[in-house]
Amino acid sequence: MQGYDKYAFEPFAVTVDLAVFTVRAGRLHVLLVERGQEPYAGQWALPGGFVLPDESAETAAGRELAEETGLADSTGSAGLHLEQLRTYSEPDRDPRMRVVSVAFAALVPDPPAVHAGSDAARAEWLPYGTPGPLAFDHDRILADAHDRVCAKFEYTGLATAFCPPEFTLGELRQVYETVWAAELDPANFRRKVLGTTGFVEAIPGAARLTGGRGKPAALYRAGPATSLHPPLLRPTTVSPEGKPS
Amino acid sequence: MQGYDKYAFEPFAVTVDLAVFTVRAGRLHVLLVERGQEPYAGQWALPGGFVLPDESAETAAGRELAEETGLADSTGSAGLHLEQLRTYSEPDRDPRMRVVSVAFAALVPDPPAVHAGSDAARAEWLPYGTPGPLAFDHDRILADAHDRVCAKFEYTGLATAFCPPEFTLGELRQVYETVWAAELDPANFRRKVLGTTGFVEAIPGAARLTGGRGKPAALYRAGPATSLHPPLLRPTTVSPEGKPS
DNA sequence: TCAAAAGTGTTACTGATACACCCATGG
DNA sequence: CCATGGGTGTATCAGTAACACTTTTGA
Repeated sequence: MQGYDKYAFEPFAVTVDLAVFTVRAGRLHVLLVERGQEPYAGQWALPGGFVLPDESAETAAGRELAEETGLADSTGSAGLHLEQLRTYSEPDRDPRMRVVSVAFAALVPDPPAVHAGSDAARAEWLPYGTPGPLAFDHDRILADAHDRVCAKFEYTGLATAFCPPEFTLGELRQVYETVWAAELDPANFRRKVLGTTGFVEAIPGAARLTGGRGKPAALYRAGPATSLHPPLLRPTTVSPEGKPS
Repeated sequence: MQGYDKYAFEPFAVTVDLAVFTVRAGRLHVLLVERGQEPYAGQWALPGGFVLPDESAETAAGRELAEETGLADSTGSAGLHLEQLRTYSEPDRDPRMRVVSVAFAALVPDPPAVHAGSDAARAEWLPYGTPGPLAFDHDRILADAHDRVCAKFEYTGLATAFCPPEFTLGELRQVYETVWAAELDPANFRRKVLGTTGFVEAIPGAARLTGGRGKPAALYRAGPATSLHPPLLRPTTVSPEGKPS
């Protein structure tokens, strides 16, 4: 940071790219946009855009998320999560010019109708893993985002960001099962969640029929806890030689 | 990422900032440089510099680290760790111009003599937490880096990056105790480390006197494991309401 | 012979897993 | 009355914490 020279640096474009996840019909979905022009015309890409002169990357990401989904920003408010992932800066990641992209992961509850964004050609929720190769280095960004979300499910209450304001423990469990692609014991899951203070809060008298069959389930709200002690570990997915981050 | 217009974006300067840690004499130290000019002239700052036109942020960080410490780059080679932290992009973080900085955390073994860098006014290892407020938002970057390193010590074999190529378990334990600012039971520490396959590898016949007193200790090398199962948890530092990341 | 640090053993406790079992509802 | 999912109880097991104990060195 010594010796600033206004002309010593190459001008970079700085963008944000968003990996926006939701759980719909028991499957993990990602919000993607179809590119209308070269390069990668016709291919799917992550939504994103330029960081404006008076914005931080976080502000730009919140704005883009709102434009694409119609959801309010709010990095902390009711069910909605936006988190910086990392920055991708390989010199050749965009063939046209030097673009440094700050990637974000976002988690939203199910049914935000795809609100055709201001500049988006076509935006759609697609099941995670289904579309072929994405544009640019977006396959890698998406994979990194997925890893991060999976990992954070273990030691944070992040899963509630995928749920509506009021949810049953069965619904919360299905979110975990969907994201982790694993089966969890309902009894033990219940105990762990309820045994962690601040993870969820019971809604006194309420109960919800769970789609016909079965006993009506009690309703819960997301609690104030951000980190879970002890963590909620996923079953056998843990490899003794897995990568750390 | 739709509608690129070469002139629609504000030119940003992109820099890297490095939080370089080492453990020396039982204390955690950080490499800092003294600023020679305004703003923040005379204050300490994190080392860093511009990302050059043909570099990724990772390459630039490795180059800066080598310039400041004289150590080779090598994100994976023997004892030396360089990892992207996150990106800081508040519009007013540098009063002169728009600068987006990609921050990195680096861990190096003890005695790299401070190699006065090409542009560094004065670089010094200072105990973590001692210097007053740093320039720019570097206090926050340094705190974020420290949090990250502490957390990664729990579930990765990262601590060996602070050790020389051959080390005793007592030395490795002191690294943990220094970084966590906590005391660990030598017996249990030993069992956990040796019980985790791939964390450390015994060097057959070797032993080292541990500075006079005590039984000579067996020597070990860093093993190939990057993630630890089960994790090595720090004692009572865990707060039930701590922040996640 | 004493202090210090390495290294071994043992016990008590906590949390996870697995599974059996009861409850309430719709078909 | 049966299938389905909510909810409770409980035995077993693995991993941790705490601490007693032996070994080997320098002073």
